[in-house]
Amino acid sequence: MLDDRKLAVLRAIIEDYVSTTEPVGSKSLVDRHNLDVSPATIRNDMAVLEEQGYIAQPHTSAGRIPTDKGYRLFVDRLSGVKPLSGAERRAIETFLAGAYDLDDVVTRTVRLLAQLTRQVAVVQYPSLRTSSVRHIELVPIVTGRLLLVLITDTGRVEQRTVELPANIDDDSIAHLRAVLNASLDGRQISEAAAVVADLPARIAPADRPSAVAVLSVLLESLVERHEEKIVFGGAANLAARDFSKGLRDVLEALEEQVVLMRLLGETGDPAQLTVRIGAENLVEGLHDASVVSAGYGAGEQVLAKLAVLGPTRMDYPGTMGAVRAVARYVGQILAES
Amino acid sequence: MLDDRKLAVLRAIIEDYVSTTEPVGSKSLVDRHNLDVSPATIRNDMAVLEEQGYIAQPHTSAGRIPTDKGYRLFVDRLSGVKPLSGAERRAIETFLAGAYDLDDVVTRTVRLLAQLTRQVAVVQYPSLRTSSVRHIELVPIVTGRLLLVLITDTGRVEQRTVELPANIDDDSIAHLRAVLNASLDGRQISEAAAVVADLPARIAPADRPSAVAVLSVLLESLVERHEEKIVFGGAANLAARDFSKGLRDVLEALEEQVVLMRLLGETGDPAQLTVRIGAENLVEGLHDASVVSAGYGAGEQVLAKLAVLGPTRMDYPGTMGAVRAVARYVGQILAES
DNA sequence: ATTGGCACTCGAGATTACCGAGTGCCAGGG
DNA sequence: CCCTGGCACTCGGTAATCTCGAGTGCCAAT
Repeated sequence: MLDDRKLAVLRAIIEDYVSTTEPVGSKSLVDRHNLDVSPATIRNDMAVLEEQGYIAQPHTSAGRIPTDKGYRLFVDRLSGVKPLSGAERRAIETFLAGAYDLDDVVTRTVRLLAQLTRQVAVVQYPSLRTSSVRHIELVPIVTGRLLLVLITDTGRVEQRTVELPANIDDDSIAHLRAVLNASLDGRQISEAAAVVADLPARIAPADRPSAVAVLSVLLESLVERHEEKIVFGGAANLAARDFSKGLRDVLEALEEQVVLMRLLGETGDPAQLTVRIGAENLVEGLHDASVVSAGYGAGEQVLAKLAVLGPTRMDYPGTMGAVRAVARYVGQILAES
Repeated sequence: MLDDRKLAVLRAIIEDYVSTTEPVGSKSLVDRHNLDVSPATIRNDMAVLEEQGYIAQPHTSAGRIPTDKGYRLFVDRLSGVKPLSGAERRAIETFLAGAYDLDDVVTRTVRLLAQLTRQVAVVQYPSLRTSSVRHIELVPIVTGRLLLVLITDTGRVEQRTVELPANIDDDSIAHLRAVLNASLDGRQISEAAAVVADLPARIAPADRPSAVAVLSVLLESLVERHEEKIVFGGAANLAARDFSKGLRDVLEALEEQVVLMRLLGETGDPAQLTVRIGAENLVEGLHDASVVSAGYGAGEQVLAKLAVLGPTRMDYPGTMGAVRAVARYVGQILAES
């Protein structure tokens, strides 16, 4: 159906269009790439490619631009992942190695990705599910309110205030703390719910409501809210490469946590480098955008995802290379710390 | 020098220009505001205002637009702070009251301000200086690395990993923890440095380097880095009201922490509502922008600043009202929690 | 299947013309 | 002395028109 030359033509069109932003015609194609045929031949090929929906003409007498379908074919079959240069890899390493804490790692990752790809970067905070509990601290703040602090073996600290349904004296708090630590210390957070189910029974009846409150915060709020935390950066890059009119919409979308969640959620196998092109993105207002995403984590486990968002006309091989490399390095950093 | 009517004319010009974005001429001024004089008279007034530098003509045969100096006069003498509507106040209150923790408070504040003013909001994390130490926790993570957790009386939790220069056994860690807590519990963080100066002397010589490492992280890194943390939101609002060409620059500036620091740092008396107009902003690339900022904190103390950034052509009274109101409410929330 | 030739299309950019809001200035009137 | 109506002038923005050339599709020839 599509012989080698037609595929080569498609690739050439995409490469030229990505680098020039302008519809590409048969003549210039022949010049720039050394296809050993005449423009007329290319025109015939183009006609076929257009008929099959891989490219399109903005206007009757203009060159061709790739369609979403064309990019899809390109990504799936015509291009690989472009490895980063040594200099880039070293830059990533040193930049990420200097991070102080988790917040800092995430912040730096966002910047790094944005800078590397000159596009918008999106990074989700790593899940706590697979961490283990190292220590739980309960600190009374004012009457009826406790501060719950969870320290994990990966050196992460999460805190939340708990509104208590009933007053509870310091001794009871100490008891609750002791029981919590005894039960949970060393356990994976993902198994915490099961382990802790019978815990209220081991607490004095009067304090049970408070214990339940603490537990619910610990289980739901703490672990889950964390995964919802997603940051982005590189918005300035949007302004440069003009998202024609959509800029406003894109920025708005990016500022909605929910949208970011969906954006990362939609991607398929998290262990894999995933590319969603144009309308494949179900998020409203991002139909002109492509998203290259990957999971990252310490070791094998995927703890969260990160992505780069740009116009459908983006340098896919390069972006994919950057995303993959950054995901790996972040994983390393997390595994070490 | 400038009689009442000329001031009224300036005010009218600013109001019209802010709402229409178009140079305003003598005729339309007379129509829209019921000045009981003829356009010719207004023209004379305008000529004077222009000579004095309060307004300018983009082109010879166009209306007038306010200059930075004009806005300055307007803010200083012609306008007050517009109080928010009851509905707005209630919205602020309920929105902020739902916050889970400090991160959440800050995030919500940014959104709130951005939404309220339809501009870009900038919020600095509150300083820890005036908080007191409630508890210090040291958690070994891997050999040679400790996690330092600081819990304050305001229910804030800060953590950081510490690289240890020498190995240290668990007993020594426990000792160090005990000494730290004994010395610092209940003390203000700002006085921590003094209190803790002689502390290494009370530690076994072999462990002193480690103790020093922990202390330096506690004092410098922990407290100070926190103040550097500044977030912004509402970038989408930039795209709507077009910052003519500067959009790119503005976005770039906003993504630089350093720039944000300067932006907030420049403002004068932190307890006061401050307005910096156009070129008064020393930050490169923000010469077309105005910044309305205020300090906020729990009770009297100013813990940090927040600001709104928009085009010089902004609704000053409204923006100032929003900034003041939000600063107050955030202060309340922080005082309560 | 490929190629050179050719007539045709049509958007982008330049050129021109026009319109009207806005100005400055001046002479007359309260 | 300040205000006003009148008047000639300016000039940016919009619309209308023109030109140019890259690009196309088709066809006959190789």
